Amino acid sequence: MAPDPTPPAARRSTRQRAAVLTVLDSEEAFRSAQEIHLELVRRGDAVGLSTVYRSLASMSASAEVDTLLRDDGETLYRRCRGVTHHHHLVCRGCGATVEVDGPTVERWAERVAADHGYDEVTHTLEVFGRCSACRG
Amino acid sequence: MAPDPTPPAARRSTRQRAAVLTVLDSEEAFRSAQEIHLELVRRGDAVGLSTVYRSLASMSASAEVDTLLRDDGETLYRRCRGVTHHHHLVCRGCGATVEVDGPTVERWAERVAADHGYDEVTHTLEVFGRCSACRG
DNA sequence: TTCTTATCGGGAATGGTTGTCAATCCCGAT
DNA sequence: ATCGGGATTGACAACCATTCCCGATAAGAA
Ligand SMILES: [Zn+2]
Ligand SMILES: [Zn+2]
Ligand SMILES: [Zn+2]
Ligand SMILES: [Zn+2]
Repeated sequence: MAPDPTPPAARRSTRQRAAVLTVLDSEEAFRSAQEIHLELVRRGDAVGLSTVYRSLASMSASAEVDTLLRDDGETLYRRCRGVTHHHHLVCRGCGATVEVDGPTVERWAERVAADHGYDEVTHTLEVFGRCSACRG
Repeated sequence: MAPDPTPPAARRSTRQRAAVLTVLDSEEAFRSAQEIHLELVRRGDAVGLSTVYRSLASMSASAEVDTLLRDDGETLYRRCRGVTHHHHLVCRGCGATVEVDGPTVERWAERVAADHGYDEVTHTLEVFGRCSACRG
């Protein structure tokens, strides 16, 4: 077997990516790319908006961050603690998020898909509400 | 008690709204506003794009049509047969949609929210896959 | 250090969606 | 039948999140 012709696509570690990660780690709620970019500027550790988008996309692809589509279609990002598959209970007011899992739902989705002859199954499940703090 | 000062917000019936409904009724899959607008033009029963958006928004508000957010954030619309709350099994290839319901999930969402002190609970749940036709 | 090239950044481009507002049309009242 | 006012329409501009572009920069191997 010939040696791999393509050298391991070295993923360089940059100040920018680290800065984005730092903001994510200090954030409890789901945030938009624009909000994260603004926070970086506020901290005096500015990163180009394009780079913020690129970083988040890459982290999302490698499952380092979770994404969530808001009603208006804007994408929100969050660095979750749990490493396994889970879902979210999100406050519409402040964005406070609780990680939850529903083992029953996972199986349900698989079975429903199989029953109708669908494969390559994925699913989205999010719960929205108003947290006790926002109820005042 | 004085008579109602605001006359019943009469919802007028127009050719445009009817045309949009006709397209929706002849469509099996979830479609975007742009696709629906294009189909209207193709049928020679053109309706302004703004009006298409307005009609769909109003029908969505009155639960006459279901909406679905695609990964890229574009909103899709479908006129479902079932009148009660349900979810969707959608083919990523052709958009073929099956209406399904998961009574267990409904209760699970409510309980999870309550357990964490959230109220005014809503949830989104969609299953995506590849239908047998698209597997061909 | 030097070289290769992944990465960055800022500005332009994209594209779905909403806002604007004069012209038009529904529909109940006359 | 006709009138009048308010809902509705539609062409176009504005909006805004996201992506594209490409010359400049800097990480990392040699
Ligand atoms: Zn998560
Ligand atoms: Zn809250
Ligand atoms: Zn439906
Ligand atoms: Zn299909």
